[in-house]
Amino acid sequence: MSSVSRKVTALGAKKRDVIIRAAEQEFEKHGFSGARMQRIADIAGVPKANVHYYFSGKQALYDAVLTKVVDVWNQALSPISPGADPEQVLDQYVRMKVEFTRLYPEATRIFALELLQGGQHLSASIENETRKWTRDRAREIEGWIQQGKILPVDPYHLIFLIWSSTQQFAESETQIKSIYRRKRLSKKDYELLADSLTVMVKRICGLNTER
Amino acid sequence: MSSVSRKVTALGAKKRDVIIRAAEQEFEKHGFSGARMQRIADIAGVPKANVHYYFSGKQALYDAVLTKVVDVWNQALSPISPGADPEQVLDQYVRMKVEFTRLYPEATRIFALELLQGGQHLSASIENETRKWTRDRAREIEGWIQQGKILPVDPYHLIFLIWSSTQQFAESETQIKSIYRRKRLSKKDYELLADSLTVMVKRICGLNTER
DNA sequence: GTCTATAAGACGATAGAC
DNA sequence: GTCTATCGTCTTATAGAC
Repeated sequence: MSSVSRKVTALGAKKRDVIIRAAEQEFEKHGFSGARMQRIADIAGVPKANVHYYFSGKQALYDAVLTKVVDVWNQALSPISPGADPEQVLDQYVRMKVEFTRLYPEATRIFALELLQGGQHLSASIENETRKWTRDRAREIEGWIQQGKILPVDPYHLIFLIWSSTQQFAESETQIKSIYRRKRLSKKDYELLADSLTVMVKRICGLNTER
Repeated sequence: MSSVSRKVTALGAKKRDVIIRAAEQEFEKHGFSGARMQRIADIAGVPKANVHYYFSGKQALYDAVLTKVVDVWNQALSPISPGADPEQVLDQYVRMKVEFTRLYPEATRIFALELLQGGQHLSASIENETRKWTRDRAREIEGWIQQGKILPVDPYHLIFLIWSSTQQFAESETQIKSIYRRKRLSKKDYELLADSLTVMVKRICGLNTER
């Protein structure tokens, strides 16, 4: 490959990314059917035909967005260290999950939107990965229970509770801002949520180290 | 009003309801923009022009669906008895909320879909009701804490946790069925979830009556 | 690679006969 | 009240000049 074609490819990749970021905003607000290629082009600052040059169509663009969302998610998830004691693992996981929803609210909402509508666009491999990850976590929790390290609890229900409660600020952001009578949620709000959720999860597991 | 016009009105109301039920299915699967008037008419088993006879347009139909969803929700919510002790109130609320998502998964998902996209179609009155209801619950919880009836916990974070965890089976039904490798979730699954969540919420509040 | 101009079709809505 | 046929608009996608 010549240096020229590499340069062109790099520029192309950069433009692709600009378009994907624009598409994220559009799909998040309007869903797949409601999203408009023209608006995505406007947000990205390119002519509409240009979007079709980089992506074969609306569906291909949406697939690219979902793929990126899952990639970001897997990257953020990987540092979780298995084998550590329950308190550390749960604490780390809850805080990481809350931080993820703060940093990537669009990704969180696009994924939630997709699940809510039945996950028709999710690939089988993503589905299998999720199932495997969940099974492994459930077994780890089951192990803790049998070793008497935490109180008995249905592992899956605990995982579901942690998932949903940590995502709430992203999924219902508008409602929560309305309840708090706020224009936006601050980093401090997310930190307080992470603190609260950590305490609550520890109490559920009987890991209460508080006075 | 003549008996004839009353009969006609009753028939009209029945047909309106058939159309609304069809619209619920369609809006749930595809969101507002993705929903098709033709598909709604097909599901309802009436010609498309008939839908426009009963509802002035797509937006009016969606409004009718949202209004019905909120009505059903308010009806289910009303029996909650204030003044009772924390354990009773929390137990009753968690179980009622899980049962609601089991009986009305479409309503739960339409509302979640609406919130996820910023609640653009929700009326100000619904928003105000929600804020008032949440504030009242938060004060009740605050009271329990000050009376030493439950452990200290951020009332709003506790409410959000209960909301999200009880809705999970409806919001991520596809994902959860995939994890469980099931075709459908049974009544028993929901009962087990309600039992688990009740225990977990009690532990959070230090109301643990287990051995 | 970029962009304008337009084709091809889908969609919400309605006119008007019954 | 019901239904068919159709209008006008909006949207994706592409052809073809630069």
